[in-house]
Amino acid sequence: MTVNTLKRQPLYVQVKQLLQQRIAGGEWQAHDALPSEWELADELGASQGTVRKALTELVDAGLLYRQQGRGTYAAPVPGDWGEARLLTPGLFAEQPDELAREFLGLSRFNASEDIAEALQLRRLAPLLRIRQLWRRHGAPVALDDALLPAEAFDGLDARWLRGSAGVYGTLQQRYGVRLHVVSEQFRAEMLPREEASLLGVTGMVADVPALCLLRLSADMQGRPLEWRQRYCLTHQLAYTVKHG
Amino acid sequence: MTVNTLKRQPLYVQVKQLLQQRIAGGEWQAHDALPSEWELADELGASQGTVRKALTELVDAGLLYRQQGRGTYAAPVPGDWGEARLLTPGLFAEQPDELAREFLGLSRFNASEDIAEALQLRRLAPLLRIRQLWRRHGAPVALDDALLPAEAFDGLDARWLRGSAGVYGTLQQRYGVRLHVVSEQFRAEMLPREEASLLGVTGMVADVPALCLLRLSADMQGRPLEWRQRYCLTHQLAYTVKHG
DNA sequence: GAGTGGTCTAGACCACAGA
DNA sequence: CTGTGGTCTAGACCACTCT
Repeated sequence: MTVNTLKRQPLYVQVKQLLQQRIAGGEWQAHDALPSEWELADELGASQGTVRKALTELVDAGLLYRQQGRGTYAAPVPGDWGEARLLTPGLFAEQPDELAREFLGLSRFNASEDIAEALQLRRLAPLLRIRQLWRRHGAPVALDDALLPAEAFDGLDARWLRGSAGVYGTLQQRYGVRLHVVSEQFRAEMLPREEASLLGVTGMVADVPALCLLRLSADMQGRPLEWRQRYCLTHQLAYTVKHG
Repeated sequence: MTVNTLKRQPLYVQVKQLLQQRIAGGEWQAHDALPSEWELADELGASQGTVRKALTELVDAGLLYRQQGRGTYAAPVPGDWGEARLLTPGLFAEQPDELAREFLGLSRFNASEDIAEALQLRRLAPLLRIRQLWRRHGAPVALDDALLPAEAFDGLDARWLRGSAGVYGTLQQRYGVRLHVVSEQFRAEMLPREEASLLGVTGMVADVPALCLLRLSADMQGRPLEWRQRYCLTHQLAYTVKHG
């Protein structure tokens, strides 16, 4: 086994980690075919069964997908909504409308105590804030703040965020970092003033309740790298999560 | 292979299904040890590796858990909150307080169109409604309506629901049915009058926003068997979901 | 030391996709 | 037909738990 560098990890875990790095490094773009299980086994000095187990875990993690008789392929980077969708309340089987993303701005500020703790940073550590607006049929339905540790994503350019596939896509493409959701919190709140104006909920209308989402995401090594806060208008739509 | 009854299913799937039935049937109570992989392999006429694969999937599904060097055990039935917890907003690592369950009542009515469709029933099919209140430190924090197809759970007795481990525990115990969450929807709503009074949100206080949860659950064969509607007071707590 | 789950291999055969 | 992923077996060794 050419791989084994004396780490006391099972071989299939080492294979998995190695492939993870190569995927994150951009060796295979979305829908590119990986080498066959036998080729990988040969190349990495493991048996086909061991490679298979590693690939299976990467498929389960959403990094790859398989097609019987054809091969194993790199999965596209998930969008900022992940598995969640906005659907009509009560209709679980509905086909979701795609949401249009609008990049509002990139700013910097310092972490509050909560956020610093969640992201395992020191107090007042510098953060990047990426603000995005989501529209459905032209009407604003959600507002999003992604907070990232500034040091981990030095040089992040606002221009990258305008046309791209969202925050997760940009981070994967520019920094080789693939995020996955660790935990989500849901609350009902009265929509704050600033968010209300950005979402186009104006003046006359009585106060509006909004779904407030907090999300903590981490890279594949488990380091927390994103705190996201999202306000959703849910008087007509419901935030829908499908389970495994 | 004594198992193979000409179904064109992989052997490990057959083993999995067979074990699933035996678990649901109550052959092993929570934390009972299953026979070893070798014993099961022998008994079922498959190899240890095949049994292992079936067990792994059942562990992933939450029906079993393993302890290295000790054995494989039946997992306890999940409570009505599943993987979700009520935590302080922003604190993802917090240890949750246990919630006290209070059974409010069992009633019957007929399915609305939405619910009938979701549960794959005809319009106006008879339903059982199980209403429960959840308290934290004595204060009401959530109100719960579980809607079940009356025909599937004929004879369900309100007394079973008073002392037990909740709806899912009762269904497992009395009907050998194990439910898992298929999909959840979240919305922010102003708390309706009836629910407000049951949650002890009274008079003077201005209208309160509440987190409204819709959940669809199914048995292990994928038949949808529960529609749950839950109102959570989230001015102090957040509905928290950890992801795999 | 005996018994359990955890990893790994080598080889076999099947089912499916595509030239 | 070849090449791919999907299943299955038999046997080996390791790591852990308990007596």
